[in-house]
Amino acid sequence: MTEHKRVDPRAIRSKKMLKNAVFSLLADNVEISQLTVQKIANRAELNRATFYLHYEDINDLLRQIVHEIFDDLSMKVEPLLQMKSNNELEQLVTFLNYFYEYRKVFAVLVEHKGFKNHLTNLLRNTIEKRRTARNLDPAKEVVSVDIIAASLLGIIMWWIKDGSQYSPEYIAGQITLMYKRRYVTG
Amino acid sequence: MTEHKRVDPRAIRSKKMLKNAVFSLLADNVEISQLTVQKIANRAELNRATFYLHYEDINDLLRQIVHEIFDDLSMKVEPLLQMKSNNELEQLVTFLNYFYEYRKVFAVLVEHKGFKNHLTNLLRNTIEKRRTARNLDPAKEVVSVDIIAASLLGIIMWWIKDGSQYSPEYIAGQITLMYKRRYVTG
DNA sequence: TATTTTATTGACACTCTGTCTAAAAAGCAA
DNA sequence: TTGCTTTTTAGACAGAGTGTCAATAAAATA
Repeated sequence: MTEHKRVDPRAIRSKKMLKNAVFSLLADNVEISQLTVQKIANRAELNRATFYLHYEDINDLLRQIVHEIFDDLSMKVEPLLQMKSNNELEQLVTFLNYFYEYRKVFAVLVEHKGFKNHLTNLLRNTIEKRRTARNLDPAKEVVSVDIIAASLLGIIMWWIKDGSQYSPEYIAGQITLMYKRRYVTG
Repeated sequence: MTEHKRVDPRAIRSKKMLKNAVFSLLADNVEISQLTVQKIANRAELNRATFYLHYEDINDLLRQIVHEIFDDLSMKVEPLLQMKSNNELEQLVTFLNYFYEYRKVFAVLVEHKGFKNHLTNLLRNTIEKRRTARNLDPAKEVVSVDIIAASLLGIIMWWIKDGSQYSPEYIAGQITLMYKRRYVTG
């Protein structure tokens, strides 16, 4: 686990400053499409050349940021799947609360390519583990994981971007209701 | 209706050539983020300055393209809502078939900001009209239109981008099943 | 035909990219 | 501390793209 690749503290510091610069810029309502290496380096108070010592380009940096966030998120979600709860609504609320923490960063990062992939993977993984836990005959699961994941992705993305006034409890309730009700295509 | 602003045929021709150039570039697998005014003007065999006579920037051009497509789409969907069908699945298939026509263009244009807004509006509108047609007590509709629309948006976007091997019939079936089955959050 | 509108051309200053070299600064190890 | 290594900086570079402009050419219109 503990790889003893000693990394130069200057490199660690620079990478951290560049990442923080991105968050700082996004907090200032700079859109992702308007990010430039110049702006990031300036905000980080580092030379532009230093950026290129650590990242290929802006997408590379964003990719790593997104990756780290989802690593954290996955770790938090994991124990939720292990425990056998008889209150699925409560589990869902806890799940959504993790997204709620990140909602401001996510509202911007959602524009980045890798974001949707990571979120989809997380959802698919979660759905599959819950299906296994319920021990149901897979043949009886007529709705594909893809469809459920895509549906949840849509709801979460809307929630993050345009519906952040709603609580995780409300969203969890709506999701549960939607899948429970006999609701025919709109 | 027929506004008699006669538009110079050269302007019409140029705008059409610029739009076609975008489609041509997208067909050559040029990503939206890699579009430049230079490339578009070259492909259209027009001068770069001509571009700026008709559009503010690339986003302006894309906005108009998306707008026109959704105008067409809305017109096609309209009669579907008027008719009283007792086969909702069939209606849904017809609806999805319209998207299927556009799936290649949509798979790329979906990256553009305005696209999701237009699609969300179309879905919301459709859902609301069907609710009215069913003449149900609005108080009984516990799941908000926002949530349903977001969910459908997610499914359609996944379908267009990663699931285009599936037929409109299959997707319609999955959607219907999902909302009918008692399915609890994954 | 004469006039108006649109299109072209070449140029302008500007920003950003990615790469490079030489020199300065910081870390590391004996 | 001293010397070696790595990182950071500063400045420069060519290349590409942006948005605008003025003068000229071409096309449409009345």
